Amino acid sequence: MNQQNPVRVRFAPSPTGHTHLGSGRTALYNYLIAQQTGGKFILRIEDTDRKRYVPGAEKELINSLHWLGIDWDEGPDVGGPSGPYYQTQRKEIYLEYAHQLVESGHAYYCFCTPERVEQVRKEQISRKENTHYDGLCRRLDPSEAEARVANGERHVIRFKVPEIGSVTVHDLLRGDMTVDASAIDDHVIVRSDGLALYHLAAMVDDHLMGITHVIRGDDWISTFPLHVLIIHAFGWWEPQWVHLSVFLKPTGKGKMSKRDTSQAMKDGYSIFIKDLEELGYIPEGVVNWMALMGWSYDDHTEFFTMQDLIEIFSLEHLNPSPAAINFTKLDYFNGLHIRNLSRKDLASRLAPYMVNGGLKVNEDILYQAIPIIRERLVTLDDVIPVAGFFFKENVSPDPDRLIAAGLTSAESADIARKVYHILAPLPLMSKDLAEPPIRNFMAESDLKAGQVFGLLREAVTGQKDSPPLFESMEIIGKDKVLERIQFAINILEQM
RNA sequence: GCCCCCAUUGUCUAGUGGCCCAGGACGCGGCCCUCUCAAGGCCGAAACACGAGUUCGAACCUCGUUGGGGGCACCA
Repeated sequence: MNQQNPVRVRFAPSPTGHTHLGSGRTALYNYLIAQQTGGKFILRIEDTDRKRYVPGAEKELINSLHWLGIDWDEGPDVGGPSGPYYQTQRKEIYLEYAHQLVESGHAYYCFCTPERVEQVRKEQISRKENTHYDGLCRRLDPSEAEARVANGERHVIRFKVPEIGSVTVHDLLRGDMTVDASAIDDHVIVRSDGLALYHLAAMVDDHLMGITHVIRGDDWISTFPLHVLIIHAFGWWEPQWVHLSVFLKPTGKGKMSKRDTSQAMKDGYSIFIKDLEELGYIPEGVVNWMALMGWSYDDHTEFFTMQDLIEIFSLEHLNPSPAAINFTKLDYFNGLHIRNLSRKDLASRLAPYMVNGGLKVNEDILYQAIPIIRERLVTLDDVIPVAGFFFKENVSPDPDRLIAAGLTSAESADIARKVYHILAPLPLMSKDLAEPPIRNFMAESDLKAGQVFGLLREAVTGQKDSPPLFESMEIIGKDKVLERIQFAINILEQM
């Protein structure tokens, strides 16, 4: 069942590092459900942690999302009715709501120093108890606390979790979860510098921004009950909650570590969206692949465009268990989508990779070559090894591979000369004109296809493997083909 | 240590008590096609973590065990 009513959803990353697969997928699902229901997708920057702030991270995030084809209706760069969309610019709002909680008895000022809190924690650990704030300031007389605040004493604001009872939260994927209130800490919601923490800020923002569905990472599941308690303390309606599972390393054993990340890079893969583009992946392939990690449609359909996904995506088919990243499947989807691109589109996407690879782009040749190189490309930068010979002035064949199987260099030179004389008189180097006489020659001389074609391929492309020979020669053109064969003859004769 | 989440082939998954001695996909092996390499087609090996229950009947429900993951911050 797809969502019927327009949703208001949000993607709320913190600019603390590179944008990775997990974030991309969370953003994607939010975007899909918004598009599908005709709702709104909001981008909100959760930059309340200045210590971990990474300059440039936000820019990268926006680029990565756009590259994937994900756009938002409201956000820092596009504005919108419920801005600002940076949490650091909403400091006063959070403070106001925090004071509201203090007044209603749902929060309290705490004057404990970080050192004391740490000390309490150490003692609890040594006694093998749960670590939690011991509630010293919770028992303070409110008017006394107010006086100390008025006096300028350094303080934080803590949320007052009920002492008894339990809280039941509901996640769309996992159903009800019930937690003892005693297991929830009196979490700090406003720092001593006056800036709110995520737990307060996100709940306030989601409420103010009219968020109907919170689709976020599974790492929030442990503080989920706290969040619900905060919402209840305000007397607000809860949104629908969906906690997406995390991605595991390719073996399925554990999360991606720094080491796994650099190992992936060595293998030509990456968990960072920005790298994927450099590595020659196309957004269509990445999106298709990403969507299918943790979500499925039915028993037999796997090829999806963004438009397909908007139509068929549904929260109900999300999988709560963590998924291992399968890069070889990304290769598969990327190839699939490359083959799905139009000739012109593919050509224009290939060009920049050719330039990067040091090739001079000839648009005409590139366009002609597309049909025979298309199914040989897994990533866009494969164009260099697969089709580089089309664009080079001359190639450097491997002398050893020039020698036809089972023959001597002199015999091979002889074959090359004969082929040259067959091709030279041709009005043009087309497959239809060139192939039949070469095949005749092979039959008459009792040579195998592998022998002649292998030699020719090496001579003309300088490669062991290549797209179909005659089609390739047709694109290279008669002059260049003959030139390259002559060059090969020279090599063979000197051996 | 405590709390929470998760558990079908190597991996992504279908499966919501009989349709399942488990279906699809990637990867892997083989064959076909073929001038090489791909792409494509066909075939194959490969899984319900374990143990108790409930039931006429369990991959599916319950409990326990084990394994994996996340959290226990004035991080998000």
